[in-house]
Amino acid sequence: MGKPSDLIQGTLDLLILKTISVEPRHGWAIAKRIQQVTDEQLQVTQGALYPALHRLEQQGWIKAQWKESETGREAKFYTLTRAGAVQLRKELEQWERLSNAVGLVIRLV
Amino acid sequence: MGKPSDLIQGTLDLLILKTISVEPRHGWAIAKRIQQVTDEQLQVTQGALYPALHRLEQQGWIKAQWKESETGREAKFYTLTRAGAVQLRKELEQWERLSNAVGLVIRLV
DNA sequence: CTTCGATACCTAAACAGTTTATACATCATG
DNA sequence: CATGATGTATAAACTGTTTAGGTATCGAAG
Repeated sequence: MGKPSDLIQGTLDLLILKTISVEPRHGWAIAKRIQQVTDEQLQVTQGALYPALHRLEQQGWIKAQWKESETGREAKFYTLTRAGAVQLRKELEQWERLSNAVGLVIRLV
Repeated sequence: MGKPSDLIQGTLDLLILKTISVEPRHGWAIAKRIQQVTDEQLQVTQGALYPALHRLEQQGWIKAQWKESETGREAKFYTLTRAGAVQLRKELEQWERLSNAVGLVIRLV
């Protein structure tokens, strides 16, 4: 029945960039953090997460590094690059612009 | 270069339903209205518009009827059905929920 | 009288980003 | 020694968009 629709298409990059802008995190932790902050309202599935991380890395917006995680295991920690910070600003601005526009339609039609 | 990204993926159905909930409109007018209300920030291309209208009609959320437009030509006017009104409420709620969740990530990470 | 821009409909191929399903490995707990 | 949590990853299918075409009518301009 219906689709829970866990994400708004195209916002995942923004969510990831923003999440690691605070401090480097590994993929699993990024997903957990997003779910936690949104009180489980956004679900980041692995099938969306990892391709997104690779995409962002290829664009040069994030950088990976294997390190020991909180639990003592090896995990890939991602850091925001300088270009990534620029991109984050762009995506934030774009999100504000477009989501406000949707709000306009909802309110004034 | 780059993508202006005229729409947030998945919001078009909501935008259409909301737009015709005020009064029946034809496809062309729906697109124009959305662009006008958002000060051209949302662009509804025809390649997205018409498939969306047909999708919504198939779902039984909107109903088409040929009538004379403001310019004196025949145009397909779409009306919201009762099921469409229910769907609109659902989509509005979902949008609020998910866009707020994105806001949470942006603000608190 | 013909061309051009606006109005109005439509579709199809390509593309992007999901979902869903699957796989694998380690570690802690029962 | 099985199960659940942690952690990474990929592939097929699906959805919805962009991009690029196509048709037709009308009014205005040249």
